[in-house]
Amino acid sequence: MRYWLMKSEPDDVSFDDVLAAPERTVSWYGVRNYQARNFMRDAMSVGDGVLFYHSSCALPGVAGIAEIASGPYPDATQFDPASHYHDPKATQETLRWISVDVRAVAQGRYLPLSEMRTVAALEDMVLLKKGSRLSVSPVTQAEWDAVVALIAPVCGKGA
DNA sequence: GCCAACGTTGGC
DNA sequence: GCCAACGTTGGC
Repeated sequence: MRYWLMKSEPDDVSFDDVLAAPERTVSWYGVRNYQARNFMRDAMSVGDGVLFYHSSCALPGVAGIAEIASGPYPDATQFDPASHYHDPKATQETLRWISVDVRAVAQGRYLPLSEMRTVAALEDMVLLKKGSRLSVSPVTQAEWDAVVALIAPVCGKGA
């Protein structure tokens, strides 16, 4: 059991979108960074906790608690010439990119990035490191506990 | 829109 | 394998 932070642009897929999806589950597509991919492919397990983070928006921050709901499988957008995420170098035999399913578990108050920066227990988070751009990053148990305490999720597990 | 930081590409 | 150029990320 591990914990992760995963970034999504809410204009693309917001936490509310995941809550509204069938089974509260979406496919996490479009990761095009090898380090992030390797976390998804090699280190994630079904049931791992996910901090669902909104990036590239007016108020970036943690929007909810989710969990990993599948093992890795090929990201179909890499083969789709019409997709923004098309990768001409990916073939069925030598695929580069993978997806996992992510299921929404609980929602508390919105925790803005600006507030996270003021919390001592979070000061070593990968997310907060200068220049960090990883869209999928590991979260420690202590960081997870601190975030869950701050947002006080109201339903499901997540704690 | 700006810009710092980072990752990837490709010539050599 | 080096490294300059380029593209992308993402907060502000």
